[in-house]
Amino acid sequence: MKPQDDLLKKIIGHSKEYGFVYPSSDIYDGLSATYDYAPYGVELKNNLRAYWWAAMVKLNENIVGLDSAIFMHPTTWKASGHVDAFNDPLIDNKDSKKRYRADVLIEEHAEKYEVKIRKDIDKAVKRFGDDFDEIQFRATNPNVLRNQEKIDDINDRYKAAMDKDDLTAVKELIEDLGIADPETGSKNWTDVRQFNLMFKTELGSVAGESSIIYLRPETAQGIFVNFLNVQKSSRMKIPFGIAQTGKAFRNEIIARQFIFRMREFEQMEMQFFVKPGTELEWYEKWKEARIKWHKALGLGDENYRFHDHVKLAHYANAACDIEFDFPMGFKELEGIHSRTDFDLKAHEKHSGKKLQYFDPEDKESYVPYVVETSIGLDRLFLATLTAAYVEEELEDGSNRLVLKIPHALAPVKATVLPLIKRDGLPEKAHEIMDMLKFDFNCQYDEKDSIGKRYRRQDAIGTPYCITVDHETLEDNMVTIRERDTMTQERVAISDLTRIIGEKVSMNTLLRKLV
RNA sequence: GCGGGAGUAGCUCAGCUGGUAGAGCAUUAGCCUUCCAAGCUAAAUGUCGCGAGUUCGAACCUCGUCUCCCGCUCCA
Repeated sequence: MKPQDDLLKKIIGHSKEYGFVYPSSDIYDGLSATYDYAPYGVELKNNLRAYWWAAMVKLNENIVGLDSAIFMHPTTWKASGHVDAFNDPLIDNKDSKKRYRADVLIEEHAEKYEVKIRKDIDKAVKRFGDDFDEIQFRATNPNVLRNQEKIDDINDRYKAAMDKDDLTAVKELIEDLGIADPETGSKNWTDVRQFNLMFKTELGSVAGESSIIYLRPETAQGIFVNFLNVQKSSRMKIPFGIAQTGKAFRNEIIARQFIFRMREFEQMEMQFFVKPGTELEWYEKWKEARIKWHKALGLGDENYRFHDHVKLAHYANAACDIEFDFPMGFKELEGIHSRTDFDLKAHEKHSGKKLQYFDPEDKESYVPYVVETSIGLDRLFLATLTAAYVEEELEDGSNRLVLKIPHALAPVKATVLPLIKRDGLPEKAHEIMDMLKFDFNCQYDEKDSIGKRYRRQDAIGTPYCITVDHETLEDNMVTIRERDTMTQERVAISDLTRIIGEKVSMNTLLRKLV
């Protein structure tokens, strides 16, 4: 086993043991690719979300928040392209055990005829030189016409089959064309099956009177359909952004790798509306802003890299990912897309409503272009754990397992420990905790030796341990121990709120961004 | 969906050629009173994934089934 796989296994195990993430429905043997956030996990997740929200909504005057419903009008997904573009027909080869998209196989087959046409054209160019007229050649050359007819025929049949949802016809087409597995040459195919990306459910409690709606596969559309409402009620002027966090649902063909790829996941998206023509400028700005935000967390600059998309989605004119070095290697953590006016235009068309902005300076109306930043909160959570999980050997040769979670994100900020559980130390410790709990998530622990208690807090990433001893009763001073360095300092109880507050404040992170 | 691996205590696992379960860690209670884990005593915890078959007898053998994990096509 690779050590990297090992790390993921350790993180999964640690997450369950110490209360960060449990398998969903654990007592029923779990549910594939679904996980529950445990007591410490939910704190970390909330903190990550708060960091994102603050960086977007609090720090930018021209970004406002939104929390749109998970249920949306079914036409939304017609407009977004999810209904059509993400119903991929799939086919398996029985011999090679490989799975292919039927439409891709057919497309690639048609492509072969196009290649033949190109060859004929190239030959003709050589023969006729400058006098060559491609349009005329394509319209008259018998070879080209024959091949073009084949291409058209294939496309027509495919389109006709898909329009009728006739998957049997798609299989017949593959068989008629004699398409073989590109890798093995086998023509032993299974039936074509539909892959549905979106989860369906029913709106309306009376059977027969209900209509099918979908659980949203992305949060972005909730922003787009509210574009005009938000712009008007918030009196926003372009350029401005709308931020939203929330659950989204996708029936992945394969969903795995712990919380990296789940069927139910949480996105944090910000759609930034800009004047057409300025979108690539803003795209670059947001790329920069987002990588800065990531690096401010201090998980290690070397763990990040950009991956620019060469093949763009139908709605984008520029796109990249910010990848993180997960235990499985560099994988997408956040996507930044220049989505053009595709979505707003599509919603205009399907809703019949104008989704335009009147620019008071230019005195003209236009459909804004959109630059999207979209990050998976669960992936961010996994990235944080990946970087934080450290097994270190101490000077005395003993081992220590510590989660070096950025202080501002730690689920528990401070734990108060009486050195021994008598002589009034527990009472004093509780007093301190009662003082701190209004500002920080705190714990109290009196069980086991002091060293063991320190290690327990290390394992959940608590940055500060405050120890009450006999002297405390005399001088109101305590020992404060820092998680990463294990150094101890003697400080006054009255200074604790200030000392801890300075170190665990989210401001420390946010100030790095401006 | 296909291929591979695995299901025994909260965790990691042992359990021989079939004789109805054990260890370490963790947990809880008590002792000890200590500023960096692993001191002492005691306790709790299992339909050995599920079902059927073979057998006097199955955690173990046979068949079926379910679930999880890894890989492939989708994606944040």
